[in-house]
Amino acid sequence: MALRLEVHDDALDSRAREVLREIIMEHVATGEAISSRSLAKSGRFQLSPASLRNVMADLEDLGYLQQPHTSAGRVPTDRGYRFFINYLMRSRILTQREKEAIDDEVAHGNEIDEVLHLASRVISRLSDQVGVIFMPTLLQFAIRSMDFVLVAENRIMCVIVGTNGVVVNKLVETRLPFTRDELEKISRYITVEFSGETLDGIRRRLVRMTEDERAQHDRLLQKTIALGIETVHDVAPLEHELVMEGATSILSKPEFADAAALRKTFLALQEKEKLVEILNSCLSEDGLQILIGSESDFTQVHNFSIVARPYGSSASPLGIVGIIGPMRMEYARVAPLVDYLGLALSRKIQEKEQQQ
Amino acid sequence: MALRLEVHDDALDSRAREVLREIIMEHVATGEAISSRSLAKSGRFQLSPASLRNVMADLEDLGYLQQPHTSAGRVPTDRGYRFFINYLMRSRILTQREKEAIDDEVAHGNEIDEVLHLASRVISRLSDQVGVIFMPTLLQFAIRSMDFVLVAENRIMCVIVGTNGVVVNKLVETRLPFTRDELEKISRYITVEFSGETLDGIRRRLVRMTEDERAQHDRLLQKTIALGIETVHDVAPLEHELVMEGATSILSKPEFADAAALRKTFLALQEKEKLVEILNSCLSEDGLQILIGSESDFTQVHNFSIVARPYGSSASPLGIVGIIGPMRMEYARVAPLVDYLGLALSRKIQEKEQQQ
DNA sequence: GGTTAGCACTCCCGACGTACGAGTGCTAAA
DNA sequence: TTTAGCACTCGTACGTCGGGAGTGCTAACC
Repeated sequence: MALRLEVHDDALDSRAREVLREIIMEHVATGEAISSRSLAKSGRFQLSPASLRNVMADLEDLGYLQQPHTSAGRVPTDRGYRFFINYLMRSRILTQREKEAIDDEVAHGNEIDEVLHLASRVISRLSDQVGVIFMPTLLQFAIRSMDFVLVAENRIMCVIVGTNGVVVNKLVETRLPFTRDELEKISRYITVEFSGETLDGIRRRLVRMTEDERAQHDRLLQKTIALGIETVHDVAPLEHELVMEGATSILSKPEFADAAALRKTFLALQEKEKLVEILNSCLSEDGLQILIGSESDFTQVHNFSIVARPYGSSASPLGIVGIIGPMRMEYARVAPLVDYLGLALSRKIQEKEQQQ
Repeated sequence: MALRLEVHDDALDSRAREVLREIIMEHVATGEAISSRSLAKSGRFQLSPASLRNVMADLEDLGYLQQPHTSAGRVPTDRGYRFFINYLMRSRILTQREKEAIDDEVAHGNEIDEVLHLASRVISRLSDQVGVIFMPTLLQFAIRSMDFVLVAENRIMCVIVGTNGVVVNKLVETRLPFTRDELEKISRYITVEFSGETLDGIRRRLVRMTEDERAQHDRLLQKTIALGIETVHDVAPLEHELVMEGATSILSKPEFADAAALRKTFLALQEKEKLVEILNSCLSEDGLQILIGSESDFTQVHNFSIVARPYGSSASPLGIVGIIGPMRMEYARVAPLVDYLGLALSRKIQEKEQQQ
């Protein structure tokens, strides 16, 4: 689990807080190190550069700022951003356009798969970061129906519908040949018999049924069990899906101006296991979560932040939606975007559940 | 259509040809400009640097070589590569390992979709370039069956199987509600009635049937027609699929050492329409095709080559498989890889057709 | 006539020194 | 407590310079 840097509200007087906020906002906007002089010129403080330097030196002692090198303004640290987010940030209110863009995109998709892709794309576009959507294993969720369609004698397309509206298709190669008639009967039987159970539960019951007395004599039941087990076995590996869009958006960010940084970044984004692990850990808490730089041990290069939020019902979250970007990002703008998208997705999914 | 640079065999004596070959092979191996001196030192010619310079100057006059600047060695031009590929290249014979890697990967997949992804990945890995696989519209191919599965009252999962083994799933939102029974009947009817026709043909016949006298009275037939039309309408936009893997492999290539080149490249790879257009044009000819640099007008930056080949039966190719990489690549190694993968895919697909 | 040694010429590239600007920390005065 | 002044540190841009790599050309050589 990511370790949140502990920062305390009380160590700073209100002037220092304002200075920190101003530095962070300015740095986020420009990407440059902020000097005492430029702060003074901003006019937001009635202080000379020298006084501001004193404040800044204090902030540096507390670990909220740092200097890239001796004579180059100051830049926020992880701790600095953390403090900013916890105590100083004023989230921007979304514009009507942004809300509409998200709503439209979410409303547009049919299959859950499509919705997730669209959502990932829209959040990437609006935030200008890499959009990530994560959907964990289907194994834990109850199914509503399970249908089998003949593709060839021993190749069966299986369509599983979860109670949460997720639809999964999987082509299964079977040892035994099946006919269209058989498949229809099997589909009905399995759907009636197992509706409401989880895949895992189904598998266990099927295995138990192998020993059932009836199964010894009923040929169709035998085939049903065989097909059921093969299917669940095949579907189970589709444990999770990670949708990532807009990786090219980081190309234009100044922190990745040199080729080495770009290279590292792309390779890091490639490492999906790590990312899955981190996102998974976000599932346990609800509400918006912001992981800053080294807080999540994503990549060797620690300058990444993740803004994420679970979606689905709060009782049983379905997955995670969020963005990944450089530590220097407009949290005040990105956070409400991610939050709103999460809400929209949750709503969409609840609609689906009720529809059925 | 890409314009192949015309190059002639007869303009060069055998010594010049050997020099050109050596320069290209050396340049491909090292990425550096080749000087007369290093050529002489290679020992492959019993000539002094001065003599080699004369030959190289001739090759430059003919447009096969060029100098990046006055006092750097020489580098092949598009024409140079073209000549090399047409007349000088000796394709490497694949190792057993490479063949096995390809065969394994292709044998491994079930659904055509999965196979294409695996194929794209394996060719990317083996060639260390960006793997591309293109599958054109389904509209032109005959279907074998069309089944409908109930997801919710008015959300139907449609499973279409093509005679070529392609399986397409599409969730359709219908205006009318359907029951499981109805869908079974409709599936049977449509499969029996329309098997062997193309989607486009089916659509036209369905539209004509709307006016059919029987359709006025038979309620189920009405619903069948409505569902059929909605489905075909929804599936048609899935015109083609472009699978691309291994974009990160270009990260390590020296020609993309600077950030600007990387940026351009990624953005170029993003432009899928262009790529689809180019690949589409490859469909008309069969056998391996190599497009060098400016021959295909892919991207503003002309230093890309495409090595591609249709797959499927030669009478009716199903799609294109290939790789994209910098102009400087080991054609002698990549070409047979792509060719072999194309063969393997074609074989796999023919197997599937016969299986059914 | 082809081949080669020699030489002048061009150009790239890295090293070096310098000047400059930006920013800081500290001290002392207001 | 604030601020002006000043010395100090770095990073960067720039210009110069020499070395190295490679070429083209010419003239001599086989």
